[in-house]
Amino acid sequence: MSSRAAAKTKPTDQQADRPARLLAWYDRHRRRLPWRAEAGERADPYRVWLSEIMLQQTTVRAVGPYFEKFLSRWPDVTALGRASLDDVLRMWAGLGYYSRARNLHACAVVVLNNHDGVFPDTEDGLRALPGIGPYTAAAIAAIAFDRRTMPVDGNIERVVTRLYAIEAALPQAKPLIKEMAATLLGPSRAGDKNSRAGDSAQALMDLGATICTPKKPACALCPLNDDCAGHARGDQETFPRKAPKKSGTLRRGAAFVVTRGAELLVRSRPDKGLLGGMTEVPGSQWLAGQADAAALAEAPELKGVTRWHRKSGVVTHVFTHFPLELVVYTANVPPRTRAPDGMRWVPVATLDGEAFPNVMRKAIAHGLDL
DNA sequence: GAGCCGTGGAA
DNA sequence: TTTCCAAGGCT
Repeated sequence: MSSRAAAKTKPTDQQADRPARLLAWYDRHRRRLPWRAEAGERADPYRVWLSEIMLQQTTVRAVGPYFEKFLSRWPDVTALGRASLDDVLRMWAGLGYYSRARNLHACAVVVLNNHDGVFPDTEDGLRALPGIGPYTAAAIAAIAFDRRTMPVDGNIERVVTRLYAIEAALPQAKPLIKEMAATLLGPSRAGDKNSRAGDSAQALMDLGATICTPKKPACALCPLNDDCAGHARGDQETFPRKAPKKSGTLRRGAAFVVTRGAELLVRSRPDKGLLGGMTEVPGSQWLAGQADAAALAEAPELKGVTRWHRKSGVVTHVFTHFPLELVVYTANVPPRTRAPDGMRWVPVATLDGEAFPNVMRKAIAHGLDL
């Protein structure tokens, strides 16, 4: 009898077997990652938390060096809780989604001050912390504390919607996906714990990252291929279904790269919103439908600046919800020229250590011909 | 619920 | 070149 026929006659057995097949696959093919414990060992909650925050909407490759830098400088949550937000933002610069860095620091402070430096070991307790939403709470609870819960990230959404050929589109399908994902947890043993829930979750993530990929999934290598509804239909790549998204309107603005010898004029952005708390060079507003030259009216007022030099070309950058074009104006002012209110001079030699988002690094490089 | 919030790599 | 998207959370 073929496995296909078996699946038809005994679908219940086939599905009941999935958690075990998934874990067997994981034991053979799991990825070795810096924040992961060795097989059978309990993971360090601090490392799990730090990695989960960094991995939100960010690739494993991009996170690697940042994770090592943070762990080396702040080995535990107590050390991180005692660090300054500015130091954390500087260390985070370049990784994107900067509210994560602010919430990371805020979370460490709460754990240090309100939880004696020990992470809560329940999903609800974790969920209450800054920067920890439904996914991250479930992931930490399962991976670090072996709570029997299945986090649902982009990988698991993809695997599950293919496995069950779920037609409903995201984000409406999330509750259904969560429900179906939980069927891939192994049976509970000893109540809430010792179910290998963390391994089940990481198995699904690894499967999504290495086999059940967004494009051209390697179904032949998948431990669940013989009862995957998407694979049986042949349209597995079309899952998950999602509503089309709209691209933003182009915005334009100006950046002012002002040097005083070997120093650069900078300021800090407001704490919240786009690039919140990060460092920038002075600039105009970024507006849709604005002509390049109009932004010059918003140049900082500096004694000694008789005229601005407009660099040829534009700096382009694409944010999640809009593309941006910046024109760059430069000026060099005499020694001891005062920085305008709210601005400061920093040595060009130490720019790498500043909390510049990438768009600012581009603008500065353009202005300084780096 | 839908919009906001970065960056870099792959196709 | 353009598009997609990668271990989401906040408002």
